[in-house]
Amino acid sequence: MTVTREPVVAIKSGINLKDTTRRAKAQDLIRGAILNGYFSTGQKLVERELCALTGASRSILREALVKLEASGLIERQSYRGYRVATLNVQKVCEIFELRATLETLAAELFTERASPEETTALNQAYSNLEQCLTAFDLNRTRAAKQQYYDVLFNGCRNVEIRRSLENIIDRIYYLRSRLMQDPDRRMASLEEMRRLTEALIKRDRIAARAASIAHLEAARDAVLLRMAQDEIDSKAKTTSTAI
Amino acid sequence: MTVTREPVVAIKSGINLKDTTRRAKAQDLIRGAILNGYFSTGQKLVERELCALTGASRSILREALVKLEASGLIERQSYRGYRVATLNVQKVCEIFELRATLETLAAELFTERASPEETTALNQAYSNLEQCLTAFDLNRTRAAKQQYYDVLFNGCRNVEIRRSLENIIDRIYYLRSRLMQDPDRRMASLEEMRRLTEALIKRDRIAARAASIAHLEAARDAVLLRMAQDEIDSKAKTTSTAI
DNA sequence: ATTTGATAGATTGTATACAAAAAAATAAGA
DNA sequence: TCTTATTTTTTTGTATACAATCTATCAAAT
Repeated sequence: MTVTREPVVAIKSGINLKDTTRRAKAQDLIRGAILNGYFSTGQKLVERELCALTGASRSILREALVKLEASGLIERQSYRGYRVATLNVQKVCEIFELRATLETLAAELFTERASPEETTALNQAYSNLEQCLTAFDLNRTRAAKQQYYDVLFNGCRNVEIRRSLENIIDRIYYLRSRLMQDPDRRMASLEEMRRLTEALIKRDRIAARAASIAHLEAARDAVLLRMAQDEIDSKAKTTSTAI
Repeated sequence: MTVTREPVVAIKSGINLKDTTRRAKAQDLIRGAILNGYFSTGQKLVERELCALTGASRSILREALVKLEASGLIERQSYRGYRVATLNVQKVCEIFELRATLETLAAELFTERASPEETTALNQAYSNLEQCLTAFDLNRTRAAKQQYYDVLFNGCRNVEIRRSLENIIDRIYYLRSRLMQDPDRRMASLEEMRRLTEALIKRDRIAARAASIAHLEAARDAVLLRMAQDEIDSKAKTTSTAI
């Protein structure tokens, strides 16, 4: 009679460390399923199916969906349920405009507020990232990048900036994971981050600002290029303009 | 004789469907109760009591709470429920730092992207705001301010900026409602916004940036001053350092 | 053939019941 | 009286049942 509910989709993305409730787990599972492409963009998310997938009951699941909606990863319509948010060129530009502003602000503040320990930690985080990237270890790269940004956002002494970014960060990850497939872009990205790190450690606000903006504009352009290519590739069969 | 039914199609495919669910109402009620001081900062929010207050069931209520948590107005601890978030000096500074960045970005973009109609709409919105303020009509003032910012954020052609601000806007309102009690601050604020509006209409990006930053720094300082006064006033009885 | 309307099925919105954890109250011991 | 262990109550976390709304299907009418 007792039926054990076990998640079908096994995807880990460690952000919720303290919250061990099923809601947090369901949220992470759905989030991961979207990010790694198990759900395609624009796809309808039926609650009952998500229940089966995550092992959670509907009440729990719905709370998780509300949270995901707040991060913009999914969109809701009254009595019509949720869909995975779609990303067109316009939206990508907007997201990068916002991201560039927030990350650049964080970088500038870091040069003025970070402790000496934090600058060395940043340097170590960069070295680690460099190793992961040159070793082609994409899984560890993701963790390393996370760690780098952790140091950065702690050093800027403003929790709200990170909070704000967290509400778009899922969509950024989504874009980034597709980008990191490209070796050329990986190496270019690394070089950009090297310049940023250098400026941050030297506490050169102007240079840090410039490096941050340059990095994010390059990333944006790479995403847009990739989107254009994807569209050309898929044009033979479908006419979808959004990823 | 084909009959055009384009309007119907346009309405049906439109995205803007007003959310009239009980969840949205409960969310608004609780939000309002916090903003107007019915719940004090740091106060524990017991779900059953909120159910009685809003008339919603617990499942609905909890979904509303998840949404409010995303905006930072309330905070959650596992198995310990929600509390109204507290605001100390540090937090206020962080919020204003973020708000200044986002609003200033919006203002700068407005000067480059807004349509002629939008600049005139902004002018009208300002005039309206001026009337409300000089007439001491605080309720209408709030709506007028909302309208002003609606025009601004539409004109900057970046939905994500507004989305991001919405996640801290409740706490901004909370601060603002306390500030607007002070007639001096009201008038100073109006003058700052006049300068901003002027710069926006002239599409002077530099001036708009300066006006936006000046406005927000003044607002921040007024909040901090008010907090310091409140603390002195309440020091006779308690030793709380947060509002 | 297209449109209209009604019906049935599926899906979301809502309410309630049960389980697990935390907080409060009580009892026992020094 | 104070501290601590135990129990009781309260509160949150979770599961499920019911109601309102939407969607798909199909028959009838123009």
